[in-house]
Amino acid sequence: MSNLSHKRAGKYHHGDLRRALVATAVDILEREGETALTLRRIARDTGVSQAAPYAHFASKKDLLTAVCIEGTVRFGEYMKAQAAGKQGRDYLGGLAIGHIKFGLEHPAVFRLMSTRDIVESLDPRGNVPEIFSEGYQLMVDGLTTAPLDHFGLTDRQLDIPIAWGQIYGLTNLLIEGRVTPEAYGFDDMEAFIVALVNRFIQSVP
Amino acid sequence: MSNLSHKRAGKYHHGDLRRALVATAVDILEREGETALTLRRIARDTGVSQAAPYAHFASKKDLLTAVCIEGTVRFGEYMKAQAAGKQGRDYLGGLAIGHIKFGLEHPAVFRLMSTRDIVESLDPRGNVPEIFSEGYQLMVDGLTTAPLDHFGLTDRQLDIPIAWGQIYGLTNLLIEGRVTPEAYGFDDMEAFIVALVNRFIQSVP
DNA sequence: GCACCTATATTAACGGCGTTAAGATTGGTC
DNA sequence: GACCAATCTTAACGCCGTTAATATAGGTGC
Repeated sequence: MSNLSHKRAGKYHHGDLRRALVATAVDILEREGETALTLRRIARDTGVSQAAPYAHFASKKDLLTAVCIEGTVRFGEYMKAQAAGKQGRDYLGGLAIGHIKFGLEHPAVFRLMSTRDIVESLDPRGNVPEIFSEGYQLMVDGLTTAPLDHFGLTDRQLDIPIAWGQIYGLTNLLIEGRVTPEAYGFDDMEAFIVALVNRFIQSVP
Repeated sequence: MSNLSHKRAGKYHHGDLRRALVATAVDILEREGETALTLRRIARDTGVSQAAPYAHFASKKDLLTAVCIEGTVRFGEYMKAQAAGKQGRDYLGGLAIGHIKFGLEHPAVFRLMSTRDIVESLDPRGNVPEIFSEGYQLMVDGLTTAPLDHFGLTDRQLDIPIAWGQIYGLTNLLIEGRVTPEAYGFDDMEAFIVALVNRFIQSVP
């Protein structure tokens, strides 16, 4: 999640400023969190004047939206990688582990991705899922391909928000530190995550 | 969640400015969201100078922390009210419904309550649960008093973060509009929430 | 009743922020 | 080689959080 050297080479025209700004923004976000993520700072770190971003983004919000999309793509790839080669409910478990671990490794990006007013600007018509499908459709697919026949068929549809909510909630609780491995008798985060996800998978048999 | 008329009566000394500032902050948060919640605006709306809050709060963050605590107290009361009179797993369901509905009715306050760097300042030693117990201990109590014997006893402890994560996640997904009643064949939010919570309770038999 | 102390409030100022306007520079096109 | 549109710079605006210096008032002891 880190790309160094977005510094321009002294040229008046940068060449690929749009991408460079997003990369710098991600870096700042990863290193120092959202409070440090000012538009002037992004421009400064990219080696460009304060107003330069406005040639590529209409507002700070628009730049953050681009960061948001970039993060969502990486999020999807990360989940896919964690679930690769697994089948059935284990595939779902892999996605869940990927979801949680990505959140813990990139908390600021993850939080930004979950911020509503940014998400809103992605699509004025409110069609969020289509843009975020790169990441979240995976979870839905994992659910629908997993053997869910133990549940009554009437509830079948509800399994999607239930499972999504479960993993999304755990991710957030862990990120915010409201739930810790130590508080539940686990030595390290990894083991705790695995136990939680196993418990989650058991409830989706 | 709304208290009008925190305007002072022309006196140089306000009398109860601390509480008035928190009340104004909650109002702004409810009406216009977090972006509108500036310290100067809070002071202005309370009828006081921009620097007046600094006699009662060391920083904006400290004021927001007070808002956070205020919100958490109301959150606990709201959940308790929704669960009142119910027993066993229905009590837990009541808490869950209260949790979700409070989030939907007071999204900005709820989000603020979930923001880590504010939560951190509540207690430098990181002992978050003690301060938030007013709200969240209820959920834990509901879980431990609910009949959970269908689960293996080894997993018993894990039921707490699992259930908490479930409800917390659903609340957030609904607040952010990522999950909607319509998308799952429900006419109104109320019925959708009830169905989700019932589904949740079934998995905690 | 009064003096004093402290808490509380005010005004003015600082630097940083997002954003805009006006102008400079450049690469591409005919 | 001239022009145009895109890109970038500098300068400025108002708002922000915060601080310093100052004014006001309530409470206490006499």
